[in-house]
Amino acid sequence: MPKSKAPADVRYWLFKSEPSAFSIDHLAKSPKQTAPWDGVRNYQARNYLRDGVQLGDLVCFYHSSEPPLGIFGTMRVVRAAYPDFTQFDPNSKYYDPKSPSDNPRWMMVDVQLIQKFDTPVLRENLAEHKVTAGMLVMKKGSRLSIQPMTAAEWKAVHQLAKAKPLT
DNA sequence: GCCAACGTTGGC
DNA sequence: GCCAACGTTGGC
Repeated sequence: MPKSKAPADVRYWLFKSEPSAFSIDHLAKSPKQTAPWDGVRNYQARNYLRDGVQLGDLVCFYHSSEPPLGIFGTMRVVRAAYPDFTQFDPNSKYYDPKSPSDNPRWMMVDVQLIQKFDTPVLRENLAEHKVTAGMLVMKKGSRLSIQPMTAAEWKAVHQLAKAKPLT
């Protein structure tokens, strides 16, 4: 039996973050290169976190809003969905006073860095490649911060990054 | 900085 | 339940 999950069982995601708020370097400097993915405040993204994202799933780290835009590396889900504690913290910018403490509205997962790409896959690179050009993140007006992606897209991203898909 | 695309809110 | 108004996201 292989130690790692069979590829067919692994799901692939793309998580977006504005690097000024949380970048791949923030993750790399975190203890055990692991951090909670907090601050998701969109119901569809929340539903993906709660119902879709599983322990061991593989994730592309996408930097949004501030150039250079693109996928800067990969990470793994090391803890499945649990309540996002920032929703109950009045000092957090993610504080949500309407979220019931006995039925938390917002969830998060923990992620661990797998690799930071030596060659980041910039948005323009994604646009040039047949497979990655069709990714959800490339769609105009796509705001979803937690997005599913396919195994083919995962593979293509690694080709563009000239990196091996480590797991 | 602009603005199109979205998502949410709230009056009705 | 509809939909206009508003606020936010995010590429350019």
